[in-house]
Amino acid sequence: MPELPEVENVARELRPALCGRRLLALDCHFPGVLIAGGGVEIDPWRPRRVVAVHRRGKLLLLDLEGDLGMSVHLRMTGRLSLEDPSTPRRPHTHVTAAVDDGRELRFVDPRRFGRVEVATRQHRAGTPFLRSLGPEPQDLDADALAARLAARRGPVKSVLLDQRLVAGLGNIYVDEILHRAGLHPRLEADRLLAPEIVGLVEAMRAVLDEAIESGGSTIRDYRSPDGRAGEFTARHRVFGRAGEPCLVCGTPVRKVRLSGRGTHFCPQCQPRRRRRPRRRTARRPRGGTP
DNA sequence: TCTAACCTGATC
DNA sequence: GATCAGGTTAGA
Repeated sequence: MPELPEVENVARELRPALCGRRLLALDCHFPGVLIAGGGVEIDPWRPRRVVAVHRRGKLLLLDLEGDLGMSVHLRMTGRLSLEDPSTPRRPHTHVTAAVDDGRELRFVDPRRFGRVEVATRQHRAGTPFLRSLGPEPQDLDADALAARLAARRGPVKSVLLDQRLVAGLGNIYVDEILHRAGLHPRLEADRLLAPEIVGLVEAMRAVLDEAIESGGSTIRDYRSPDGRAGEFTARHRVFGRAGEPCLVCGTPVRKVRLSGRGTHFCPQCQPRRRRRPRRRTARRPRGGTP
């Protein structure tokens, strides 16, 4: 659920609330959800000040004093909230941190896919997942995207979901971006035309900017740390709207399964027209250079 | 490159 | 009771 816009909203809300504050205690209530890395000792916990809050892809990163770094991945149902300790903890509250302003930072995750990790910042930076992340969408121009897409096979939808290609996109925003760009999700990533890639970059920026500004999308579980639902859901053009009319042309939105993920698109606005044929000479038996 | 697996809960 | 879900990844 939480994709780049949701995690960005969490970071923006936690930054002023946590920077400069100390985490007085850190407790894990379900084994395995809180992990220590890089030989860092977290039990017993020594109070640490939060130095910075940022985001990389779908990862939320807290820098702590003493060269420590905390990373939180919300995966499907993870949620961070900042609450008064007297408020009863919701079910599936797996990690809690006491903040020195009297509040409590809580990590709730029913499906328990999410993780909170505390490590040295150097160890965190070397984590395979973080290292493998592609560029932030904001840092990607059409040329760079074209180069990355050219090296990949498979439907553009699946390729955009791959965090190594570009970081932070998930199922909601890939569907919304492809609709905005007028591209069918099954188009081969390495056969997009230059103007289509320009449109794709523009759609990516536009959709993500709008989603961030409207607080992200709430399908079911997502809430910002102070409990607000995202309002971008109401502006989805295809995601979650199967059978409903496309907001651009009125054609019913279709939902199909593509590489295991529910995929929404408008068959009219996102035509699956014939692509420029792959030049025969461009085909190499295996891994050849073009 | 695709599927199954990791989990719980909501919905069909 | 079966199916589906916003993510990631190990294994085929």
